[in-house]
Order: sequence, then C-alpha cells, then structure tokens
Amino acid sequence: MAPKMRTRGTTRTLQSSNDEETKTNAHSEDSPLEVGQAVRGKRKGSGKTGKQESSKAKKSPERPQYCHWLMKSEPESRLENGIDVKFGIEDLKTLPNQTGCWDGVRNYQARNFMRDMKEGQHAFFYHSNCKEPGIAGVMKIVKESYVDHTQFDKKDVHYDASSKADNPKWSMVDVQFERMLKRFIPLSELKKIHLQHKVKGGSLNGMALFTRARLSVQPLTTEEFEFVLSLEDNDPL
DNA sequence: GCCAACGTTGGC
DNA sequence: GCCAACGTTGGC
Repeated sequence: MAPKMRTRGTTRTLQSSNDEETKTNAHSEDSPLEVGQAVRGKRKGSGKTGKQESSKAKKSPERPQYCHWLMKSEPESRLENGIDVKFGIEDLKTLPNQTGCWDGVRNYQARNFMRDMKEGQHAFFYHSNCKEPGIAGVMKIVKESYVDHTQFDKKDVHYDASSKADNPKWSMVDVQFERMLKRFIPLSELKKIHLQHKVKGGSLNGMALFTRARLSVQPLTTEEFEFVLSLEDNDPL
C-alpha cells in the first residue's frame, strides 16, 4: 500500500529552511481534539504528562463528527529545500491502485482531522498554490491514520527532527482516487457562492475553505459536501 | 513577488 | 499565561 506521495499539506513542517532542531512543539497537540473522555477536569492543558495516550484513545463524543473532508495539495512544480513538492490529482491517479499516503502534514489541526477520518469516507482533492486553485476530484479514505514515516526521513522535505520514534508526532492516511468532478470547481466560484450565502444564508455559509483558509486538511459538513457536488451539473458562475 | 492572515515560538 | 516576533500558507 501506499506508495508515497508528496504533498504538502499545509504543512510544511517547521523546518523550512533548515531545520534546526529546536523545537518541540510542545504544546499544541490539541486543538480541537480530544476532549477526552470524561470529565476530568476540563481539558485544558491536558495534562499530558508524559504519557500520551496512545494515539488512539480517543474519540471524543463531544467534538463534531465530520464525515467529509477537503485536502489540499499542489499540482504545479515548486521546489522546497530543493525537492519538488508537486502532487496533483493526476499524480494520484498514476500510483498503483490509484492510492497513496497523504504524508507531509505538519500542522496539528490538520493532523487531528486526519486522525478523525474513517475508512470509506470521501474527501475532495483541492489544488492549491497554483494558477487555478479549486476542487478537482473526489477520493476515498482507504486506510485510517497511522504514523507518517516521512517525519523521520532526513531527506524528506517534511523531516521533523523533533519527532521521536517512540512518540511520533505526525500521522497520515491513505487515499484512493475515486473520480474527477464533472467539471473543475474553481475557488473563485466557491468564493462567490460563499459570499452570497453569508448574506442570504445557504450551505456554504461557514465553509472552512474560507473561515479557516490556511488549513490543509479540513472538514466539510454533509450539506457542504453535497452542495459542492451539486455544482458539477451547473454552468460555471 | 507581495502580503494578509494566522499558527508557532519563546521571553517574561 | 500573555503577547510580540517570526515563519508559513496560499490567493492574487
């Protein structure tokens, strides 16, 4: 499974220019994430003392359970630390079984959303940082979150010197190409609709693409997902 | 290439 | 825990 893919997830790690190690991003693991069960104190710091829950402990009944997603990747060549991060939907189609691992996400909120993903759910493949940004197609989650091996690979663009093998920070999922949209839905069109819906109400009123623009892995409500799909059959705005 | 928005870091 | 400085994202 899973050949590797290079995405950028938004994420690009904290490294950037050279890595220095530093870091620890100590906190931050949270985000919306697990509130944990129980009430024990309010979550707040979580107290994570050293034990981490094993990654999975999880699931909190209280955070909204999303079942549709949008994942960004760059379809045009761009060098990052000398490595081309290009990975568009056509690249996904090319992989064996049209399946790849969505590695390289180095942002806690995005990572946490990936950890919420369930096998069989659908995600839009969004083309970012390119001539025409927008939604190109649909993919399916075929493997739930597991350790992103690229965090330990010094030659990888998203290598993270602060992540230790016995307590990996970053996760990824496997995705499989499902289909192209009948027509590419450009960001500009989604934006116009979003603006209208903000005023008069409508499905895309609170779409994360606009309310949390920099998140590379974001949730969509079922209503949002279906609304976007309905645009396929309309003429471009 | 610019730059606004926003996440992260780290001093205090 | 606050918050200023800094770095990244990603549209334009």
